[in-house]
Amino acid sequence: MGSMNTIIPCCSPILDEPLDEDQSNLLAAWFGVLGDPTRLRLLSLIGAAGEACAACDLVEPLGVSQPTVSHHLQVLHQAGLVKREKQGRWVYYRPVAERLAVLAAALGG
Amino acid sequence: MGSMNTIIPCCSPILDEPLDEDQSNLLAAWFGVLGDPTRLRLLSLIGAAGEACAACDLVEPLGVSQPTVSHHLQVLHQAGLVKREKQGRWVYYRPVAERLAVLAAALGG
DNA sequence: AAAACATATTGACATCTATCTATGCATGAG
DNA sequence: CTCATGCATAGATAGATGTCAATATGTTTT
Repeated sequence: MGSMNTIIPCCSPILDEPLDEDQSNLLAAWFGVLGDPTRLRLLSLIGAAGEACAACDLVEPLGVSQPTVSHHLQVLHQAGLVKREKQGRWVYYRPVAERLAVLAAALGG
Repeated sequence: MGSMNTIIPCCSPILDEPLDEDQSNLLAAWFGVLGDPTRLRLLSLIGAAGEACAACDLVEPLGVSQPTVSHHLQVLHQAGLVKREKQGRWVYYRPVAERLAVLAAALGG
């Protein structure tokens, strides 16, 4: 997901004009990341908390294994939907609201 | 996808408060539908045209087979993202902007 | 009735994905 | 230094998904 780390508006609203192939690939990749319940809950937990550390705050409420949480956080991070900051033994995650705003804009929001 | 046909706001913005399991399942199903490039282009073509018929307008520009288009239109329809209207031999599709608005709202847009 | 056409369905197949267990790699505590 | 701990990686596996060719269904036209 190479260039997903610079926050730029991607596309005009989906319903306004036809997406070209690149745009649809990019958008679909982002929406695909949101297309998993566990990932959505994860993102939502991080967002509501403002900041969350992986095992401390996220493993137990989701009821999935630690590697699974780690994997989903990776996916969210590579999509630019969360920021990570390593502090000693822990890794803290924060939401990237601008990225969600780009997607909301593509949906006409 | 049972109750996806009544347009109601689903959830408060993802980042505002933790999603429960039902909400995350519902939202993930919708985002999952958007998580495919072909489907996004399809939706975008329908939206830009205002109205489109399946084979007439949608098969050729996508470069995929007719059954594939038919399948994706089915998925979009079941998710409540497009409306269909059969007119004789053709089936016309229209976007359902309200559904997209619900998703945009969930993203904080 | 027959042929042509738009769309849907079926069945098959390759690929992707979510998940787990087991293990590795750091980092902080004693 | 050694041990416990937080997190990541590797490998395996079951299930979902996108796609196509072939075929069926239904509708209009001739």
